[in-house]
Amino acid sequence: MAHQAGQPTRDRILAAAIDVFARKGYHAAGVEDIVQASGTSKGAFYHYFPSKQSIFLILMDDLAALVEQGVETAIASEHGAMAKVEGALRIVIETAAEQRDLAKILLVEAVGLGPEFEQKRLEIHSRFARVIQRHLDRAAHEGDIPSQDTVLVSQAWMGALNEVIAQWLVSGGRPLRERLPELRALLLRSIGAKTGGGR
Amino acid sequence: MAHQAGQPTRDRILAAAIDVFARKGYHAAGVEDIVQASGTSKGAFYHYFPSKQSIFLILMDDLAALVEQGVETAIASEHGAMAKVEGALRIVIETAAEQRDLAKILLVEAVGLGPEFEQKRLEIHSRFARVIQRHLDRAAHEGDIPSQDTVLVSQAWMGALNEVIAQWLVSGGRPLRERLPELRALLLRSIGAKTGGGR
DNA sequence: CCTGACAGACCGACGCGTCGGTCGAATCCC
DNA sequence: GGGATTCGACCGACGCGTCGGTCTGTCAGG
Repeated sequence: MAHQAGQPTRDRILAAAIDVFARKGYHAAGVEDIVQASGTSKGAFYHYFPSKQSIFLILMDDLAALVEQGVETAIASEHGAMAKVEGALRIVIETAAEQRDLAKILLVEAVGLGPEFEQKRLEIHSRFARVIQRHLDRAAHEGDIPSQDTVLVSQAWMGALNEVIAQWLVSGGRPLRERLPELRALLLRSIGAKTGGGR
Repeated sequence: MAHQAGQPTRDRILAAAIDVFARKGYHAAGVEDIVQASGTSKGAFYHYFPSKQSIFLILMDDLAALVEQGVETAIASEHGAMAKVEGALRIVIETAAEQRDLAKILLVEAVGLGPEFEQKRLEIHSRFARVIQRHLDRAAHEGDIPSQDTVLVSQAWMGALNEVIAQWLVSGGRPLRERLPELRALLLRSIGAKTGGGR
């Protein structure tokens, strides 16, 4: 048998890497761990990826793109800048809740790994921040919120989201979704949006 | 000569460790680096500290205590819950700006290092969060802000602060202090405080 | 002379990456 | 058609650098 579960080897390695990195973190995870988890071999690993570092970078890109895509499609079906902002918020929370591994890697394990990784992390962060920023600017233009430093706002929002999600990842606690309404209210208040009575 | 610069060896090692960890991060920093930077030896290092891990943990504790103490004294001289909150905010920002190494270690390098470190990090985070929370609760009780989930708020605030500071640490940009007013406005708005015209 | 602070050579484990090898499938030659 | 040959995906034992930690030695001071 060439492949198990019909998945090509490369994908199996990638999937295993997500699991292992999420569980043990970048440094504690050995290539050997990934190899074992994927049921392949060291040879296969280095056949598809030039290094441990590169597979992690690829993973960060892929996972970020996945979330980004989810956000974009969710946003597309909403009308009005503020509605789009709220939609994006919802998707981010939901995605994090459903795919903890993904969130763990992007928000926790990818931090403080040195310049190469930090660069990628900042790149991803600013991609997201720019989406938020764009719609905030639009909302300001439409008069839904006062005009303000949207760069700072998107940074602060990313940080707040990050922390709440990370805390939930580590300590567990109530389902993340239940915190959405209050978190949303908090964030919207922070930009001076008239909280539209909820629902 | 027993000591250089009059500082006892243990302190020299500690100081060097701060510098090295801040520059290279936990994993990239070798014990050898710290030894060299401190002008001491491996023997001295292991004479005072049982392991690399332990010195990092000690550092986290010390640095956190330093900030905490600064916050507490600053808070003591303010009257009224909201004033105390604003004071704490100011001190945190100023301390981060003045001691980048400290901030880098606490906010960036200490993330994702495994369970032992994560535990310490959470402990520190919740120490700070509890200070914020306590005064927010008091402010709510005094009627300055509506009552709300202050646990969530303090988490979100920590995250927002963290991100803004971390971003500044890495990418530089305008002095951190200049961002205080807007950041403060943002955070206060988020809890529904009437922004009291500042200063 | 003894203790404890310190020096620095050394050790051993660990983990990334390599490299010669296997094996099945596709292609070629008769 | 079928044996020979090529090719690339894949295997896994090993090499070798790195790095935390140890251990013996030295020396100053009491």
